[in-house]
Amino acid sequence: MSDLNQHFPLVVRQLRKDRGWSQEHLAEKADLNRSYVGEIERGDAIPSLLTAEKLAQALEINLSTLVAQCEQA
Amino acid sequence: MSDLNQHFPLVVRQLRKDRGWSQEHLAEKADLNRSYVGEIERGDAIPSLLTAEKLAQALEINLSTLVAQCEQA
DNA sequence: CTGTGACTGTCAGTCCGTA
DNA sequence: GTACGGACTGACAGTCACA
Repeated sequence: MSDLNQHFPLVVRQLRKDRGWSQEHLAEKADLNRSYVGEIERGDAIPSLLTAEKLAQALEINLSTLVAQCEQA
Repeated sequence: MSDLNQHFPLVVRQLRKDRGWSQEHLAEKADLNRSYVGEIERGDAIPSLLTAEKLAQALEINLSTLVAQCEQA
């Protein structure tokens, strides 16, 4: 079982870095708190499906694409 | 887009029905509470990413596949 | 008698404001 | 970028009602 929860933080951080964004910029685009984005990227917090979708939208990809990247990581 | 949360309950219920399972049987396979599965299918509860993955595993599909179905619904 | 909806109360964890 | 404290909610156990 590819542990999605382990990969999710890493993939989010990776995609954010690819775009050259700060946590703050991502947080603003996702309509989330900037400290919470930090917790997610560190794996300290597991987001709800709603929050995960906000992050995907902010990263300008489908949530299914984001999840798929976690699965094949 | 924004209505993944609207489709998610319906897709889960659909897939469960396709397999001819009761909420209780799905709950057992997903290691979740029966009444909570009911709440999710009614849209009364929004699952976390972890819970969504448990449901996907119980339904014997990838979470990315499950999410993709919600997006194209 | 099985499957589901609905409503409590409880607790861990998410989420945010502030530093 | 992280750390901390409080508010909010995901998740569960238990129960009753309805088909």
